[in-house]
Amino acid sequence: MNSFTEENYLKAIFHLSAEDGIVVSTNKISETINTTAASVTDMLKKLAEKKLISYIKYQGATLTQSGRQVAAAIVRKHRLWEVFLVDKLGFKWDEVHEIAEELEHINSEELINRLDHFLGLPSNDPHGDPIPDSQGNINQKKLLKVSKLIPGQQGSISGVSEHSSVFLQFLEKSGLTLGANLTIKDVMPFDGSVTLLINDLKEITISREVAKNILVMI
Amino acid sequence: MNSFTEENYLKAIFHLSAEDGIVVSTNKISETINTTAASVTDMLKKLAEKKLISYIKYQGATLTQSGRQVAAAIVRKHRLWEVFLVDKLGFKWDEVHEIAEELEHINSEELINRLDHFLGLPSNDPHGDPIPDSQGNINQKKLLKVSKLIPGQQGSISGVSEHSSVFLQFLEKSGLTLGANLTIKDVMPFDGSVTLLINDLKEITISREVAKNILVMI
DNA sequence: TACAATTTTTAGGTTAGTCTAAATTAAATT
DNA sequence: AATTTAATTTAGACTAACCTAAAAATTGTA
Repeated sequence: MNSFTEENYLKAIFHLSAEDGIVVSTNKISETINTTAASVTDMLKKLAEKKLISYIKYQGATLTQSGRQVAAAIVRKHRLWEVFLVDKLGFKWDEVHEIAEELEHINSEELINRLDHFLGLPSNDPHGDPIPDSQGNINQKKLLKVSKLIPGQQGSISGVSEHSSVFLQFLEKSGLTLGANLTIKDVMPFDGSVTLLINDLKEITISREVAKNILVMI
Repeated sequence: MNSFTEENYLKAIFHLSAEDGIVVSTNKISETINTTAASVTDMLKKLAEKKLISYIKYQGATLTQSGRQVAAAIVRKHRLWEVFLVDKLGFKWDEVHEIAEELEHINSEELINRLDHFLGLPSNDPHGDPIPDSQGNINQKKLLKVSKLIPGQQGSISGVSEHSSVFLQFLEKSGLTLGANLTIKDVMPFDGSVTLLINDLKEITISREVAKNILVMI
């Protein structure tokens, strides 16, 4: 069994390598997990010892097969609990991340598989993220950041890559909810702000930073 | 916020003082929590420092008002989650204790209150134990141990004071489930075994040890 | 009441996870 | 290529929670 803390490191590496390539740097981990680089180094040694990551000094870490499986299981639990919180308990999508951060560490396969069925075997969480299956496989539909689109392109919001309450509340307020159809009208060369049309109805301008965290399917 | 470990100590003191009076001894705690007496002493000092218990050297500990409130909140969570596991996910009553031991440490009042409503504001958990309300008050219906009854007395099973899987499975197998009506037929003077009639149908003899852990309402 | 047995505490040590500050390595810049 | 800057690791120390062994206090018993 891995500790709560070890699980959080594995999860961080999992998320970072999905985004940024394969090898994950000490500093990136320390930022996402909110510790010092020194602490991360210690933990990377420990995880490498347990064969959950491969680690090369001064380079960084990558998940091994078994590490990736452990990480995927945690992500699976996180996302299933989020569905539970929203669908069954009536929480809003911006309220569930923190609670799921705790629930994801509950240890019982039986529990998670029963929960999965109880929820109707959902394939995505309330933010559009895919839920890994019990083997740890993720149904990888390729999503694009809105910041990568050019004027004229269309897409429907299928996910977000930032789960903070403030961000999600802003999206909600602006009508940028899961499933909304977007048409890119303009991209400011100066700062990358994007002007777009939501559901052929409402025009809105968002910063590049916001655009980077909205994911669409085209 | 109290640590996972602190919460477990408070819960242990809570359960022990409910059963055995008010002052709880170091050794009793070390038995229920499965640590050494030395470790318990350390923790008692710490909890006393935090004003969650009052502690007198060589005597023992009692919960303060605030300690009792914290403990009751944990028990509330434990029991609500057990209801969830049985009623919503279809677990059996002997399968839920372990999982609830983990779930009880999840920190969110909002979550628990929503869960409470989702479950229909239950007043008892699957073992018949009363669920404290959000203020920490317990609806104390007085339950009697079957071992205290004498021939001729009747009662209906309303709770158990032992939650291990083996014990609960034995009860299940013997027809001693929540709600069953018992009539005491005989009590062996030699070893305290109790012969009783279940629902006016089936006669069975149980050991004194078993009888002590079945609670009835008369 | 005195001694033995039991319970509890103290003393000192361990491990996991964290930190700061200093040293080392790698990357970037001139 | 040499040097500066940035990233990373090492060294040493801290805290929470635990342990064993020895000392102290309490309880039980003769």
